[in-house]
Amino acid sequence: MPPPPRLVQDVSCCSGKVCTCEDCTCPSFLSTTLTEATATALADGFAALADPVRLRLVSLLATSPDGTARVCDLIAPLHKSQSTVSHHLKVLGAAGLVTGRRQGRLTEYRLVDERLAALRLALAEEHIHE
Amino acid sequence: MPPPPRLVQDVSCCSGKVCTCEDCTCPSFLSTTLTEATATALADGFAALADPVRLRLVSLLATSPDGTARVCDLIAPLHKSQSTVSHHLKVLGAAGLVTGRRQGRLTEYRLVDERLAALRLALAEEHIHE
DNA sequence: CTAACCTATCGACAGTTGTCGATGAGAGGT
DNA sequence: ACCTCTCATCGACAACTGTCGATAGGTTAG
Repeated sequence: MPPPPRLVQDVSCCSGKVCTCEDCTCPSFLSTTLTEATATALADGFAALADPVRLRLVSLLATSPDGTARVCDLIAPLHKSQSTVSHHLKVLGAAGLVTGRRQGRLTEYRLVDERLAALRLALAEEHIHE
Repeated sequence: MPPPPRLVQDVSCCSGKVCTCEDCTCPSFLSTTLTEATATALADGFAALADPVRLRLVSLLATSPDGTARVCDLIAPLHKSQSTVSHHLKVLGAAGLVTGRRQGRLTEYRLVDERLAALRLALAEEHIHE
């Protein structure tokens, strides 16, 4: 005899958001089940953090005195080639976690705090709207 | 003329922890730079969340009435094969995010809240020790 | 014991990713 | 103009990952 099926909600028709306010970008997936689309968007964010080098990149940016850093200053601490560092910054940029601004022949990168906060909020059990 | 090098700390000799208490498992990498080892450990956690299917798995577990779910109940909502669901649960388990307990011929999975909280804390700007 | 059932593992395969050296593209200094 | 410096992109390659069907391992019902 097969076991009685349990009620696990099908998420295909769920908004995936806790807040219903129109521009809420920080759904907590711990209190409401996720849409496939929302899950993919969130997964992209976590994927950007799923690499030690990128994590240390974020860390270096966060602890930099003025919150910025240039590519040439990040190569030595990371012990990676210039093209690799550039690549990781591009990945972080595509995920919206950093932005780069050309300053002469240098490029200054800076963290996007809101994006990081959004990912943190997604991991929060209770959704607290800021 | 090369630009004056900026002080970006080398992290190779840093503990990577904000708290110095011995069993602190929740370093925030936004206030202290990460060791390579700590970065790798954290990256493994985020890698487990870097997939839409696993994110929805976590979501389903979190929103389940009693906090648990069995594999057979997760197949339909995820629209994935049984082996795929099993695989993802294994990945989440390896990352310490879920635990499975054999109940007869079924296996009941449950979230590990502390692990999820640790990842969230790592994303916090200020490390608040609980 | 046997059949039905649930879950884990295996093998395979396509797709993605991290890494590097080489090259290209701008921007300044001389 | 030319050279130098910084950064982005390209091409290549090995390693990893998500997915499935098939199979194996346990467990319960009859």
